[in-house]
Amino acid sequence: MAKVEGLSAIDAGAVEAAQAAALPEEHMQLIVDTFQALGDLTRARILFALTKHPLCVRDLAILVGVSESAISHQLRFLRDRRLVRSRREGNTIFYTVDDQHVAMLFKEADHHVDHVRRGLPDHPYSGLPHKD
Amino acid sequence: MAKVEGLSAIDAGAVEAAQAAALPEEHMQLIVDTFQALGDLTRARILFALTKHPLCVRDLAILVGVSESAISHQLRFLRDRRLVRSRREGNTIFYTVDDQHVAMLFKEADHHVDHVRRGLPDHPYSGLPHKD
DNA sequence: TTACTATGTGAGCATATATTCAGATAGATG
DNA sequence: CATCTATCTGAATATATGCTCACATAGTAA
Repeated sequence: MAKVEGLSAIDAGAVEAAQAAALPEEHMQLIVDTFQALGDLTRARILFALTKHPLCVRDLAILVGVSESAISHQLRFLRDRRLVRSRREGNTIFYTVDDQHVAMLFKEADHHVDHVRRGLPDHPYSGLPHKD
Repeated sequence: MAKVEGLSAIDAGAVEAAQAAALPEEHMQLIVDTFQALGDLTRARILFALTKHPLCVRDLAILVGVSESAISHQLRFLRDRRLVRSRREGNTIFYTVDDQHVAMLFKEADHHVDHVRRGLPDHPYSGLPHKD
């Protein structure tokens, strides 16, 4: 019975199959949260760097090119979602990413970007508007 | 020479190593764009379903539970970034995801979520605010 | 042609989000 | 103690974003 607000399905079987294959709401939300965390240039740079070696707030600010405050806000965001860990060393606090899945996500996205670039005439998304 | 706006590095060597390992701005931006596309519940549901079988706009609207217009807007977004393709069949248009990297990204994010959940006392992010 | 169906589009709105600013906190040092 | 350093935080702001609404377009069928 694939119906919602009066809309009736064109291929009801396909809709029911998709509904059956769908992930539980809460689980999908956590996955989306993960992607969202990676979907910001500042956070992505932070995470990518931290998958290679630990860095403190100050050095992340220099590396990424934004204020220490901005870095700190983003680190709290990432800490709350367990994407980074921190360890204190005297007065400075070092952040790390010890979850290998984060590095894997970068690698897969990298492959995707290459894949898209290869199939196409020109760079970015070969000039946005695209049919077919 | 790791300096930016008067800030001097705490561990200059680490900053320079990170700078050397960093991805080119434009490339990282495309990776971020990919994550951003996946970092929305509506788009994630669309993409996840389409990695399994083609669906038309109407059926996606029913499946995801939003208006056909909203689906259409998101499909344009995804089409422009080459994350979905469309093929016309009479009056209805079927969308697909033929890039296996998209499915891999979901799988990796899924693993990450499991990893986070396992290491922790309670569910979501065990109640956001978190140190260490 | 006209009518119908499926999808696409632009404008407007309401919410989300990333940064800055000013100040607070925690540890180190004199 | 006071001072400095590194980090953190809340409020405010400016921008980005997702949806709705009304209408446009493309194909089908009478």
